[in-house]
Amino acid sequence: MKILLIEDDRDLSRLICLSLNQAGYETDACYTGGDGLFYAKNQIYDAIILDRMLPEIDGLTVLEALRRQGIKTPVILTTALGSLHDRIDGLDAGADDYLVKPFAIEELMARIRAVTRRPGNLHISATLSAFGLCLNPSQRILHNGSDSLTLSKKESALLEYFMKNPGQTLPRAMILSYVWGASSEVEEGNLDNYIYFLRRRLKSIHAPVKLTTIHGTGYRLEQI
Amino acid sequence: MKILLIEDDRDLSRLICLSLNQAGYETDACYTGGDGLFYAKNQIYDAIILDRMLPEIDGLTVLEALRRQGIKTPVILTTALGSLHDRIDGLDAGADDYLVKPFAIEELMARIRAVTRRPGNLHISATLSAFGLCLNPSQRILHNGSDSLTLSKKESALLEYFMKNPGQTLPRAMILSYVWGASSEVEEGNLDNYIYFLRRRLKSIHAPVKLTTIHGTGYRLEQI
DNA sequence: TTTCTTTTTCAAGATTTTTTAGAGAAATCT
DNA sequence: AGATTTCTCTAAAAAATCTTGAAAAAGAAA
Repeated sequence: MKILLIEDDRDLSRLICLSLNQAGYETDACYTGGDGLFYAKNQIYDAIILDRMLPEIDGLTVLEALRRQGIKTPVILTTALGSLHDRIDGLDAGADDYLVKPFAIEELMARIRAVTRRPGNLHISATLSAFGLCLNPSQRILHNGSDSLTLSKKESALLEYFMKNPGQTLPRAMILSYVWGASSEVEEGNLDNYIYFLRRRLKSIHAPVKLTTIHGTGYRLEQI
Repeated sequence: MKILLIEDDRDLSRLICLSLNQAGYETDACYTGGDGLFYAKNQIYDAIILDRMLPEIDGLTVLEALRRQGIKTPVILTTALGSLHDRIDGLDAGADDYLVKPFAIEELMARIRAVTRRPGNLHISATLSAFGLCLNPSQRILHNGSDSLTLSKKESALLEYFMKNPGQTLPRAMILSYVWGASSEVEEGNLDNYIYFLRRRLKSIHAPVKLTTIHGTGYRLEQI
């Protein structure tokens, strides 16, 4: 298990690191929002502990940037700000949990356990495959035995969700929240559009699958 | 989105229910651990709000029982006990979040949003079966060994009611209220229509069942 | 900057689902 | 039997939801 700690208070950081290591986690620590963003983008973590008040880029901005880029790693926000609206803002920005300083290290540990326990955070193996179709989400290359092509970010995220749940009916709201983020405000119709794009792509490489419309509910990836 | 609220303080329960409904969630409320466990096992929820101190069975026991049975619905534990070790115990028992009373309803709402946001909580395959027929109401897929097809929403809701009560005579009024809601104003004839649709569907996959008319009363699902 | 790609918005037309309506068949009642 | 009520099945209007394509906006690359 690997944790990213973004905390500018060096003493606190050292203390948390120690506890994490003792509990058997591998830990990367950094001290600024910029560094944190860099690490989070370039490595896979099981959880991120993010201080809200950071030099350079503030914690909430880091969080929003991560979520916008489709990085769904669980984030525990820590902060000295404890007002109700700070907490609500933090959670709505995409945090999984919110801990007000000063906190007990043990509680942080328990919350990390809770947050990493959740299903659906399984690390993406390099490539996803379903129905004889292969997708590499990080390079966004889709291939099918003979043919292959490169998808755009959104196309790839969308197909990724379908390939993680092959044969399942995925409700529109879930798809939207997976691809565009829970609190995004894109028009519903954008999804239909990307379904259309993806269908064209799939057809162009003669993929042996189809996206079936479940009228009034969502879509489903099926073998032809 | 459907939420289960297990809280024995009736006033608080009513208040939370109100807020949830206002926010567009469907809510089931119950007041004892036993009832809660029953609901949680027999229906699919997007999140459960669970009070820790309950009559009969205590909240933590309910939570542990659920997790032991493989039910992974996100649980937010609420409680008057705020000590560090209470919180840690709660999280380690399988709670996704822990909220100490008194809390602001808005914070509860934010935490519900946070907890239901994570995809991978797709509640899959709660299938109904009767007379060798299988229906997955959330995916609306009906199958019968070899053949299968996707039903429309109303068709599925109707068949769902029959399959939950196989062999029982269901009065027209009950069916109407189950499928269209108690206070709906659809024409009676609509039901006859959907019975016809459903019969056609069942025939098309050679389902080994029939919908028998109980003249002047209602219908009944029977094995052929 | 300009150019190209990706993402988003918009809207007309197509499709599916839901609802309403009604003629004839079947059952029930007097 | 005849009258009445209740159901089946067909048709078609109304409503909801999708598809397709085009074009604007935003972002990335040259």
